[in-house]
Amino acid sequence: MKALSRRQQAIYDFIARFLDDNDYPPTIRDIQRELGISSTSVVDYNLKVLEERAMIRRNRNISRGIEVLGRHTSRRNVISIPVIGQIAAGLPIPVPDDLALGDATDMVEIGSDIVGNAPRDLFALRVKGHSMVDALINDGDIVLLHAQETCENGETVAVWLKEQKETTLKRFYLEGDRVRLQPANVTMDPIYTTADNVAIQGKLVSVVRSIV
Amino acid sequence: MKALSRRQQAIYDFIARFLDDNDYPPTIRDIQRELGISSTSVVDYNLKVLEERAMIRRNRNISRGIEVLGRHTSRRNVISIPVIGQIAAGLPIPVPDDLALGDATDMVEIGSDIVGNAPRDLFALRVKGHSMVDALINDGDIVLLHAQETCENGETVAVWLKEQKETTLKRFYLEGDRVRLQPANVTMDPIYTTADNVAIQGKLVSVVRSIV
DNA sequence: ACTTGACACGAACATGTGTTCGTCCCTATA
DNA sequence: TATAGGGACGAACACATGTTCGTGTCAAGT
Repeated sequence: MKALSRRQQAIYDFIARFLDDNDYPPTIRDIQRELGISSTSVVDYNLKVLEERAMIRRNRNISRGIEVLGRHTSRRNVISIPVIGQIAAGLPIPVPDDLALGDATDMVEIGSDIVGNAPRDLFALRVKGHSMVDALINDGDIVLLHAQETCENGETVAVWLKEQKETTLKRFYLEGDRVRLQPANVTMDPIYTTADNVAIQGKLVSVVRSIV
Repeated sequence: MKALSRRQQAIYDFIARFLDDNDYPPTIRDIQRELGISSTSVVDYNLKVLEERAMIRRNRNISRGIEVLGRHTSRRNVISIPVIGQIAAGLPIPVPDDLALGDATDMVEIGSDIVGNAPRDLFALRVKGHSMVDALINDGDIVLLHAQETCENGETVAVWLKEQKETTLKRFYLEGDRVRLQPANVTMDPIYTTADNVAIQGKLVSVVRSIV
């Protein structure tokens, strides 16, 4: 396949740049003006070329109907998850009551391929302290949880131990009438307790660490 | 502040939904048609109300110039990073040669607040094996690296040990004429080697773990 | 020289779209 | 009852924007 002409490349780059700045696509005349092209028909012509090469999609007769393919078709696959509080060994997990929109002070954006196919009922907590290093989770990490009060055996869940008044993140196994909470670190011993002492707060979906 | 009327809420919701589906904002007449409103002026009127309440921004005289505030203004803060290969103890890191656009088989989307202020020269590798558990990094994790061949003392970097033919992820300290590579796990001993034996491949920026 | 194809021009043309205006229908309030 | 304000109508109006068409240029083949 022949390479794109300089002008075609410039047009493509401009559209991408424009999209980063504006939230809506450029018009043909925006492109024309920016690149100093003398006629809209020239832009139209080159846009058609770009479309044939599947680099963009055009929606006919719709103003600003240019979509950039290739790069992150974006938005669709990205989920915003509210960081509603902290998780620490000695504190109960804040309940994701009204995780409506925007009322969380902080948000985490992440691709949906990371968090799986459950965009709903997700919330995030910032880890405080080193109580979960055995689960390879560090102080300052952000854990993404799926709000649920039950789970399958073997899943890693955030549980509140009523008696000990303690939050912990462990693999959950129901064994007869007792519960085994298995640390991720295989060299550490599991905790055994009764089923009515544990309150499952959510299932671990993802961990995100940001290095300063 | 008074609540939004049912119609205003519907308009706001529709714009958000439209944006999810189309990559470009709706026109006033799109809104009119969808909600069965008889006149464009009604839409205009309600749009003005929404704008006064800072729920949207309108760009005057620009077609489809509606921007939804509040929710993830999206795109802007999200970065797509190519996963260009694997990182394992015994393998050299694949060089991010042509991390152009889209030629990577896999991409990771993540908010720019997580990866810091360096959107460029970022690449990602999937961790293979348990050689980095001491850095709280598990098998299957994705590490985000900033491509660079030098670093400051104390930064965590991916280095290739030429002599040992081995990749490792450690804190880097240049001490006189030798290099100390300090595992994140404080209970483990550091590695000492000569400066010309280490080739810095990139600086650790973030770690993302996806639980099945 | 002749043809062909990739590109570029410029000028209309036809809609797409935002804006404005006068009017009307309610409900709450004085 | 009179009045004011939120909200809705419908019809223009004006310009923003996509589309089309006839021409021109230039380099590569033939």
